[in-house]
Amino acid sequence: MGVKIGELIERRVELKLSDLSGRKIALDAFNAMYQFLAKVRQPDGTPLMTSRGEITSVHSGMFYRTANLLKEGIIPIYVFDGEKPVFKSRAIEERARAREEAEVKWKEALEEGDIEEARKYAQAALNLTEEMVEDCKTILRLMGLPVVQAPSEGEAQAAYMASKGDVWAAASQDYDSLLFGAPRLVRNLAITGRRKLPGKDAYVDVNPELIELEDLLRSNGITREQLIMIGILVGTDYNLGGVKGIGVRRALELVKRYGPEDLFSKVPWDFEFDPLSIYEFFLNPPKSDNYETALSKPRSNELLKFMVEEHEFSEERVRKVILEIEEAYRTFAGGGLESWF
DNA sequence: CCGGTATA
DNA sequence: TATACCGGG
Repeated sequence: MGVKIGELIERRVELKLSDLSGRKIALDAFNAMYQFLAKVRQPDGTPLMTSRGEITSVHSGMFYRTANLLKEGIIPIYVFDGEKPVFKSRAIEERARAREEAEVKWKEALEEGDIEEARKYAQAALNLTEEMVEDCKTILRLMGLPVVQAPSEGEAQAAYMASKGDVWAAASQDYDSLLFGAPRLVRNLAITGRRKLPGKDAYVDVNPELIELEDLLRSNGITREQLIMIGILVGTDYNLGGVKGIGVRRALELVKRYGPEDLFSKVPWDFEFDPLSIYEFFLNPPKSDNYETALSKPRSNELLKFMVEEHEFSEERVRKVILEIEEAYRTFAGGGLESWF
């Protein structure tokens, strides 16, 4: 979901994947995994599964996309969520309830034979399991990539790594990393440039885009502190829906007139957690300096075994992708691209 | 989502 | 060469 500040962004620099070649990018791993779980499905919403009924949509997305990024010379550094912040509990409960409802409606739509409806609810019923998360970490390690464990929110950790310059940018579909202080955010970091419009039977071209924090702040005449306040007014993962009756327009005026204490005391607040503590969290979230961004080597045989024997991927396809991964390591790791190491 | 093949 | 369509697990 994420913070709803999209309207504030005037400049979105369209990128080609090759523009990112040779760069390290910190990816919000949970964001990516949820996307795979939602999108890697049959038309009626049934996910990819092994013969034992274990969902493999996430494995498929993680494996093929990551290989593609490597092929482009991009070094993906996946950052995994750690402990959930206490004030996320309400949002987590609400989403769990929404998922259960969606699951029921999915089954109903399937029985009625309404494929479009079924898919819609199937995508809302997704449930990322601990096992899927661990499997993704395994796939990445076997590809020779580092796995970064955030103490709390992955986006916060990714933003921190970008602000230190250990990676060039943070990548996510959500805008939260900007509030967490990422100087650069890359959205739509994927290969396929076409995306189905929800509901309609139409497609649009979607390319990777770059959003620069400095740009966003300057064009709106605000500081990061004020951006965080706007986020809290219009709604974040910690206060879904935001303050009633306040959209980005009014929020922008308000933050230019009041500091955080004044602002939050004037505004009707019906969430259980104090807005100031949410503000402090965005400003200075838990983060770790104890992480690795260096590549090791792909462990091709183990990777092949893991994908084919444990998750029933086609041996022919996996072998082909692994050859491409090895070639990427040879090409870029030896080819004078500093940032690979 | 991604890969591969059909189609033109 | 570009786009449509389908199967993957």
